[in-house]
Amino acid sequence: MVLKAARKPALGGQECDMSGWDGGNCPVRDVIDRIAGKWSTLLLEALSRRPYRFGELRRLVPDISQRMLTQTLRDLQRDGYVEREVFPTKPPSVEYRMTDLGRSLFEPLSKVLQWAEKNHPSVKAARAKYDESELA
Amino acid sequence: MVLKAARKPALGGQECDMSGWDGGNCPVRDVIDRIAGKWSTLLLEALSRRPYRFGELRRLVPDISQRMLTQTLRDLQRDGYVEREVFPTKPPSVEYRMTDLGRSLFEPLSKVLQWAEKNHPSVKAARAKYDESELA
DNA sequence: CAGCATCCCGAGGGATACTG
DNA sequence: CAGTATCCCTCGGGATGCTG
Repeated sequence: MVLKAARKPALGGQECDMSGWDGGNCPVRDVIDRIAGKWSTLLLEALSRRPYRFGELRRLVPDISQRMLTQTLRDLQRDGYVEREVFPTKPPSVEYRMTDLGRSLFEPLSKVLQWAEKNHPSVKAARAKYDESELA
Repeated sequence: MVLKAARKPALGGQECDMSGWDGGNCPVRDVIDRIAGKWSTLLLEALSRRPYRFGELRRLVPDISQRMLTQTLRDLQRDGYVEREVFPTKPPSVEYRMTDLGRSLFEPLSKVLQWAEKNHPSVKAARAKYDESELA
């Protein structure tokens, strides 16, 4: 199997300093790199509201492939942010719910997302200004 | 030139819903994707302390290549988080300093980094538990 | 010193088809 | 319904060498 491999750092990743944040092997990026994935924040945001089933999440985030949905959910589960519960119905249904750890992460994380939403215009303006002055 | 292209979304990226966060083209990920780069947070953290020169940043983050240092700084500058000032000395020196926008971003962002540092043990524990139960 | 240019690789991730 | 299994390709990013 290939998909199963809930991505581990592959190798390396020993460095990182964070200039006084901590003393070794950068725990910060070890955590950040996971939630920095393309879909992680979207799913965390959704699951912060209420539990969802697999298919519901697909419909909520229409642009995600089921491959990435499965993989991202497994990664989030592996890091302890999300719990998976299987209901032995026929056909089976699976529910994903956020854990306490997930909530405690999402609290500061949501602040960043709100910042992004609010300040998007400023960022776009900065980009436009930069690009303009660059094509001189 | 190839490096110059301060990365624009390439194309696509039209989707995103954020389930009620906003109405289109996902401004959230447009912002997040940038600061989710491998080195962005490290550099923002450094520059949140004080301005630095290029070489100083290299020494602060020894594992970054100058290619990535240049590119990440340009991206951060383009999005308005960082200012670049060139001193016409010989040889030239360049100083990077965080802008007000950068600081306002780093405020919530630093909370997430602190969370990551603090809760790294919990995450590692969750991973160990998951991996153990998986190789059954 | 502070970059730019080139070559190159691997992981992240998309599309599609199949299954219990 | 909730996944697995493959194929495939883009692009983030490392290594190296050259310049004003």
